[in-house]
Amino acid sequence: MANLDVKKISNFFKTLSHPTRVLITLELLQEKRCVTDIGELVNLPQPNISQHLAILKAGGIVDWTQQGKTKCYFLKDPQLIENLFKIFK
Amino acid sequence: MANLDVKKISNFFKTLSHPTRVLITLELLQEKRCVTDIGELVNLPQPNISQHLAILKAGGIVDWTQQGKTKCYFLKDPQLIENLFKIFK
DNA sequence: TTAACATATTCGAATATTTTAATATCTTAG
DNA sequence: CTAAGATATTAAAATATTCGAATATGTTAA
Repeated sequence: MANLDVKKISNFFKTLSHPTRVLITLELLQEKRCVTDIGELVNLPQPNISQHLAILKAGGIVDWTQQGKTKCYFLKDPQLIENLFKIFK
Repeated sequence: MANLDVKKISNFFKTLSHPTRVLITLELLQEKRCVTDIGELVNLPQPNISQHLAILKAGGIVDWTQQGKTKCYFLKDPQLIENLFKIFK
C-alpha cells in the first residue's frame, strides 16, 4: 500500500464526493444511459447534470458515445466501480 | 447496489478527498500512531494535522485512545480500508 | 438550411474547504 | 500546583466547489 499514488487516489475520491455523482455512478452500474434518462432518474436541472457528468468524465470514471442525437454515458471501468461499492454492503 | 445510502457514501468519499487524509489513512493501515508521529510522516504543521484527524474522526474512519500524554489514532475498520485501497493496486 | 431536440458551457453568487497563525486545553512529571 | 510536552480549537484569509440562470453548441429530420 505504501507505493500508492496519494494524489491520484484523493482525486478519485473527490470525484465521488458528491451525492449526485455517486447516484449517477450507481445508475451507470446498471447500464449505459443518455443524459435525459439520467436527468429523470436524478431529478435535477439538465445543466447541473451535465456539470456533474463533466466532473465524472474529468475524473476518469465515465466516458460517453454519441448515439443519434443523444450522448450515452458509461463507466470506464465497471469492475472497479463494482468492487468499490461492494465494500459498503 | 440500488439500496445503498448515497449520502453516507459520498460523505465517506469526501472524508478521503484530500491527499493528506489519504496519506494519514494509509499510514494508520500499518499501525496505530500518535499525532506527533503522524506529523513527522506527513510533514505538516501540527494544527493542520489535528484538523485533518478531526475530519477523519467525524467521518468515522479513525478513532483514538489516550496513551500517556499522547493521543494514538487508529482505523476503526482496518479491513474495510484495506479492501478499499486494494482496489487501486 | 432550418427547426427542434439534446447536451454543454459560462458566469456569478452562495457556500464550503483549506491553510496559517495564534491561542487554548489537556495530561503528567516533578 | 506548576511547568512542559502534546494536541485541539478558533478565527481569518485564500481558495475551491456548487448551483442556477442564461446562453451556446451539437445533431438530425424534414
